[in-house]
Amino acid sequence: MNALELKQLLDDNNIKASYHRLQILKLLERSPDVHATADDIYRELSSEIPTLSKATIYNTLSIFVECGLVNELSFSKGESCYELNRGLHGHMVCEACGKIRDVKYGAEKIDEIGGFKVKSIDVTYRGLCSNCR
Amino acid sequence: MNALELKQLLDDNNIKASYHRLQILKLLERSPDVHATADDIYRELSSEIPTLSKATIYNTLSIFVECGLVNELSFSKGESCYELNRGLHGHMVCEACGKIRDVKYGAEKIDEIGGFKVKSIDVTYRGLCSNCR
DNA sequence: CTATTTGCAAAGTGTTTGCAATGAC
DNA sequence: GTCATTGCAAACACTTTGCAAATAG
Repeated sequence: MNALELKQLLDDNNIKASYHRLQILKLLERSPDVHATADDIYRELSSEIPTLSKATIYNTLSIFVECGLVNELSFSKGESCYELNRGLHGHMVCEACGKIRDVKYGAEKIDEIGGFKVKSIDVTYRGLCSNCR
Repeated sequence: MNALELKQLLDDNNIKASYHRLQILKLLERSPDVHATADDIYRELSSEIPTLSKATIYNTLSIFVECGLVNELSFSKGESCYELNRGLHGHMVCEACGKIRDVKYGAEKIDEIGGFKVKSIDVTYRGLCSNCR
């Protein structure tokens, strides 16, 4: 996605497209397998934007999450990961190296479970990746 | 489960059965739908054990998690929940009231996904419970 | 007596908040 | 000039750590 398309994506979600927001979005959009923490984003972008502050990153991410553009994932108690919302899929988390990969998820659409209205489903597989096992 | 059975459970896992540990285990065992935070445990038990410290709770929980007796769940970025390990099941988390309920999980045994060795599966449904919808 | 468990307080880590400075239009 | 965005530092919440006191066997 080029810069104009990224801007369009923000416009479509009624988010004013500032430089910082575009850079953060671009980073998350770069590959389907980006699952970045706030600190990852900070370290990656602060070479280019030396004045970048963590507060801005958290603020931006919560705006993106709020409108459904980005998913927030809590795999471990410490910190959250963020990924561009690309529809229903699961995650494999390697317990050894921490690497996270997307997994296609056999799309059983579930709307309701005994009166509970299902809005989203997270499936997480924990184990060992092919490198670590 | 009575006190003796709870002690046996700790013995079986080579954990010395101190009073504090038994009380924490008892609380988690009380009902299948206990998903307690460290703070929940602290508030519930400190009336009975006024000197109880959070450090002891965290220490005890990590011993239980370590040996597989208890599962640690990170639904939200803030804090973890703990539940007695009762085998494969999913969770429904109500986005309005925060209530967590167990969900039977159609037991597709998955051992491996493209080279990734699967050791555990977490399935979380987020949405609205019957009270809140 | 020895080894383990516990409690306290301090430190650590990730996140949020308040507010002034900056920047866009 | 007005309004939204940003950066800083302080505040926060949850968890972990170090160490001495208490306890168990």
